[in-house]
Amino acid sequence: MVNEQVDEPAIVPPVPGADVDDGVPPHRYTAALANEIELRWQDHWDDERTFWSPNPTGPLSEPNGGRARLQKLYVLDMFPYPSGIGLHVGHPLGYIATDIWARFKRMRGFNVLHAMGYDAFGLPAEQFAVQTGTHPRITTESNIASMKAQLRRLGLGHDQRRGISTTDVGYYRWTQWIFLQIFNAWCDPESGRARPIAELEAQLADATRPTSSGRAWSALSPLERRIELDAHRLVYRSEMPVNWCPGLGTVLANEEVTAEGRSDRGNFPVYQRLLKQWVMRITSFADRLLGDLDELDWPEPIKLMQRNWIGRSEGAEIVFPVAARGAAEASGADAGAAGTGTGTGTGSVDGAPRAIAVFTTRPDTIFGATYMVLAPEHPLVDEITADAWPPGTLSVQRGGGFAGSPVDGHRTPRDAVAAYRAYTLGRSEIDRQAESKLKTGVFVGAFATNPATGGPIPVFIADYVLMGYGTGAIMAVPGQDERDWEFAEVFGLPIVRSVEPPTGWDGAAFTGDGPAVNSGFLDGLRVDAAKARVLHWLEAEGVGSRRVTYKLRDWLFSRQRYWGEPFPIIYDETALPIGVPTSMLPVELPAIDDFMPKTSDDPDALPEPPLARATAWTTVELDLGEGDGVRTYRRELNTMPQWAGSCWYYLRYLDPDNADDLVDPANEAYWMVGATGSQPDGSSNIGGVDLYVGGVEHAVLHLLYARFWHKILFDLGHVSTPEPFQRLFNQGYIQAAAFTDGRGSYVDAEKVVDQQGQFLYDGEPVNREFGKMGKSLKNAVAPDQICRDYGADTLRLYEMYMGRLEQSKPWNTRDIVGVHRFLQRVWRLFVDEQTGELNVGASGAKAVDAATMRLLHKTIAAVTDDLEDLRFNTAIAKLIELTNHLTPIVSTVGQLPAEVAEALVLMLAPMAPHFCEELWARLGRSEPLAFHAFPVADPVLLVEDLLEMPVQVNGKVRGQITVAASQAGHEATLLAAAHANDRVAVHLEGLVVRKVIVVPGRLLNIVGG
RNA sequence: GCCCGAGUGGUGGAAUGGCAGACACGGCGGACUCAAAAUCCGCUGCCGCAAGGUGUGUGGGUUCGAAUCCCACCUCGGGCACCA
Repeated sequence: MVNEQVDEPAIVPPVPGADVDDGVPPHRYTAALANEIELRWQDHWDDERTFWSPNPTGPLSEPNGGRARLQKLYVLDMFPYPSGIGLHVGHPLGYIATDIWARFKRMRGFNVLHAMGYDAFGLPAEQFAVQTGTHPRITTESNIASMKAQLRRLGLGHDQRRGISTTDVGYYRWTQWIFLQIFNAWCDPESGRARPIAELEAQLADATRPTSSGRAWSALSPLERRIELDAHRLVYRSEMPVNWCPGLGTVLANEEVTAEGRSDRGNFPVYQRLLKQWVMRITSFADRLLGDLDELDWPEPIKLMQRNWIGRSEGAEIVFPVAARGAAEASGADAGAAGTGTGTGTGSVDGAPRAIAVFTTRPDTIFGATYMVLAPEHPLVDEITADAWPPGTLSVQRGGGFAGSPVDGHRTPRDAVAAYRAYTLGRSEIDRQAESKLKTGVFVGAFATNPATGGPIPVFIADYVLMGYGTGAIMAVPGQDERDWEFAEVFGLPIVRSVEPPTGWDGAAFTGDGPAVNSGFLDGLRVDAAKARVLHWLEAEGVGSRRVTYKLRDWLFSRQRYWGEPFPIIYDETALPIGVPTSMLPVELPAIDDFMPKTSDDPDALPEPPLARATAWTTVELDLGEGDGVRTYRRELNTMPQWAGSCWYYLRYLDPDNADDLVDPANEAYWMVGATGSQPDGSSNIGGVDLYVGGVEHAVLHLLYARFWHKILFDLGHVSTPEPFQRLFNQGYIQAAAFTDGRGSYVDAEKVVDQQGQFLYDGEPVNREFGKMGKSLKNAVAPDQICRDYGADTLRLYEMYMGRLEQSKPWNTRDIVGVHRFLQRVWRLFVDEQTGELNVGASGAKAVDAATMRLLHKTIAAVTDDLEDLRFNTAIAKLIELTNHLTPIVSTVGQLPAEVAEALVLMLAPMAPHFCEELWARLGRSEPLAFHAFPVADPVLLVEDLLEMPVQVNGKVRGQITVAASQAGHEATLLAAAHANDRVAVHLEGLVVRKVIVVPGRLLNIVGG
């Protein structure tokens, strides 16, 4: 059903008199007439280039500047994946809203940029191609074509010149260019800003910055210099534990893995594997990505989700000395079992004392740290793991506690560590989560020294400590940490409370505030004071310092898929990466026959980039122009993730054909810089897109990545605002009833009939539920079908009338007739249904009664406010009220007054543009409706002469009084009127009035007893 | 488990401290019609013949006055989930 999206509705030309037989007046606003009007105006808008918004400069500018002399407004939608299934009515909800707002703002005198592109690279497009066995470029292009047709049918006023697709070579050339900017940049720790890597090289060369080895730059070989620079780049290769998804044949970013440990796309299991992958250094920008959220006009829940994802924690890094291998045995002779041991835990056999740095947010609890835990893959583990168990080590500490391990543990710590590492790596994320309640780990046979107590504490490895966070090691304080408490119980480790729990506390770990105990010089201090004191002490002792840590990890950027942007990276014989010179861009994606990803059920399968099969492409002869002449290079075979193209498309809309630049600086500045008065309160803002509308599902993925790229471009001087999206609005979902049969499978919702509340499918009862509209629930409704049955204007109105834009609400085809009838009533006000003649009086010919004029201007004021704030549902309701007021007047007077008619058309135009263009033309107006000024309310007419006010007695409404507006706040007058009202007087009888509350114009409340 | 968001007639929803239910769907009644449809007019939270009472998930509180603010709880939706 939803695959029929390319079907154009049948156009039935209006033949006067043709409908007489079935009783429909020939000039009624029917679906057929709506379709005829809509297709005609859509052609007209294209022919007239109505929605081409001029740039200040370049090919999209106009000779005299045109509307580019006006104040700009940049309205943006989250662009769609051209998925191939076609649109359902839920998709265009946000597009209709932005179109209405853009049209409204055009009428308010702005030069509005509104365009629509396609996010066509990535897994969804590729998987559709895989399913159909067709090359992704072919399916992508045909999907875009049909989606464009579907959207055009809705009358969206986009500037068609600017609608890029991320798969256009002319577009991804610049995606690659941005990649190179990132590759050729580093983050200067002093300023926290991205700088060209050449600046780092200069600093290293003149020794204003030391090299990582401390050796002089001049003493380094060319190869060593490249390695040094590569280690600082904002995009770099790293051997790290990554999310490997054999079912998709690719690695994934943390953001693309669900809480259940499955792929966001396709729901395949994800495994942790140590692989060399490309990573973007987003963590260097964590603080700015967090801090700048405060400047943005975004929904608070979205800001909160980004804050949580970035996960800033303030605390301390503390160094615990630890014995290297050998020393444990030396002191272990009298050590006893781990946890009660008396080993010194210091010193080392090879003469170099080891130290384990931990990160903690609770340095105040250090006296309660009774053991340490390292992540299993922590690099120090091998160095400190003992050869033999200290006497008295419990079997559970020897590794007797995890699956597949001998009950009484392993013979040596090395065996136990090896077995435990194998165990943790062998499990998928799903297994890990399922078992997360059970603490596992092994003792490494070594002891560290608690710098506060000076006592030895045993060192464990356990998978509840993550290598990727903090330092990959913790001091365990079971008394104040629930996880540490659980672990201590399993492993028989001592628990020392260092914060006094409240009296009557019967819980385990106490994480709240309280006085320090068993903590030496901290005793008696509350948590905050104890933290301050211990930090001071740690810094004085040189064993710790303040530290801020983030949950955010660097962004895994490479994918082993075909349908993505190739990296503009080549390798020479050193196997170190070299950026392709920007003059040699684009690096085109080679056409290959077998683009299928190598997928597998086997978690041990290795990623195989499909581009490796493009054998003619994988090596290339190039002269990089650096004096080396033509040489042979190997190409990078990974492609970029889905998110790359969507990180900057809003910039390309600004200057889509620019071959010399990402975007012309003048055009960029015009559209992006925050204009004075652009905020609702009239102030200026930090700039960026003025309104960005999209679903909440991109809260941390797209929106975080795009902000990250934008900040790099800002630092490097390519854009002029620190943030891309000034104002964000999340539209709700359209939900729809879905029906399940007796076996629990979904049935086609379209074929379900409602018989007195009983839902039947094929005569069998089915259960109703509500969910997101889509193919899987078999409840999708195609916009084409609604356009055919009612017209696009009716669909637009209905989607906006359903409720608030930000709320999710259920689709109900039955309700559409309401707004359709509204349009019919408006049409009938203007056009005689029998003759087709215009029914509007000449301007000024008919006097408009005072009540109508007041209602008209109240409506103008209210609709203006509603449209401004995206409250389209109530704006439409007010236009319906105005129409309902006019209907009986017109049927008695016979004609609609011209000034009312024009105002009504103009107010409705943003919502029902084709309908209003048609009426506007029939009113004899030839100037374009799209740029006609929106009506302005006359303040004089907003003031009522007489006011109806409710009268309350003891808070209950007892009657209504009518008073002159000038008297609306005058207590004595109001009271007199209240007493004169019979219904109120009854309740005032015998009442001793204690208090009178007057809300001028709103209410009178008489309180007494 | 923690953090957000939302609970209002038969239905979608309005009202963000001041007349609860705007507007629409559905329902009921009337006009027009031979009739039906369409259209137009009226009624429609619940209880009650009425006067009146009652009512915004539940229970409490603040206030002259609470759907709206505060506290506790319940239900649904979303996010995060061993992040030290």
